[in-house]
Amino acid sequence: MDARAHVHDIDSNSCDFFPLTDDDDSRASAPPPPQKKKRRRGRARSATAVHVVKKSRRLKANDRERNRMHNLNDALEELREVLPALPDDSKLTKIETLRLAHNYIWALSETLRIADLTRTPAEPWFSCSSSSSSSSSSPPSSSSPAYSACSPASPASPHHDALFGLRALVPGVL
DNA sequence: TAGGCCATCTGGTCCT
DNA sequence: AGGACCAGATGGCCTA
Repeated sequence: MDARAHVHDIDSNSCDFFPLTDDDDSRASAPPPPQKKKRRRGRARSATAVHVVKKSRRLKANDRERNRMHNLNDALEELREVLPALPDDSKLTKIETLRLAHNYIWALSETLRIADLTRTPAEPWFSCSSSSSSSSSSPPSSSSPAYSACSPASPASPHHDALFGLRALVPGVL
């Protein structure tokens, strides 16, 4: 990651110090109306115990959620690595990564499809003529990708750089 | 300084 | 019951 991640790591570490207060608990939800102080009756101790248990569960859930998001980000990072590198070496944002991946897959599928069309029927070196071009394997439909206005109206050749379909994907980047 | 991006927390919902 | 997943809220950092 980058400096941002580092900063947020610090944040997450601070979380481990148990910074939550009762006020923090209601941070994301609608703050309850200021309530009068109620005298605790009986059961106060168990109420506290319940509170502790709840807080403990919450912290565990936070930890799981953090790990889940880290896993998601790791997967996203792996995806970035297999995508064509950007010329300016800038890091793709999450949404850009997903959209670029979408278009990249689409462009590769188109390349295969066009190559298959131009190949002589006598020499199918793999069985994509009947099945893969049918809807069974259903690559991204041959229409242009949803996230892009890119419509390769004039793909130069089957061997044309597969990136032709990507250029309009991340505006101003490719 | 505003806006974009991000990590984290949180409560709700669904699933096992 | 507990975990996974999700979406909203919040606050920090960075850049134009």
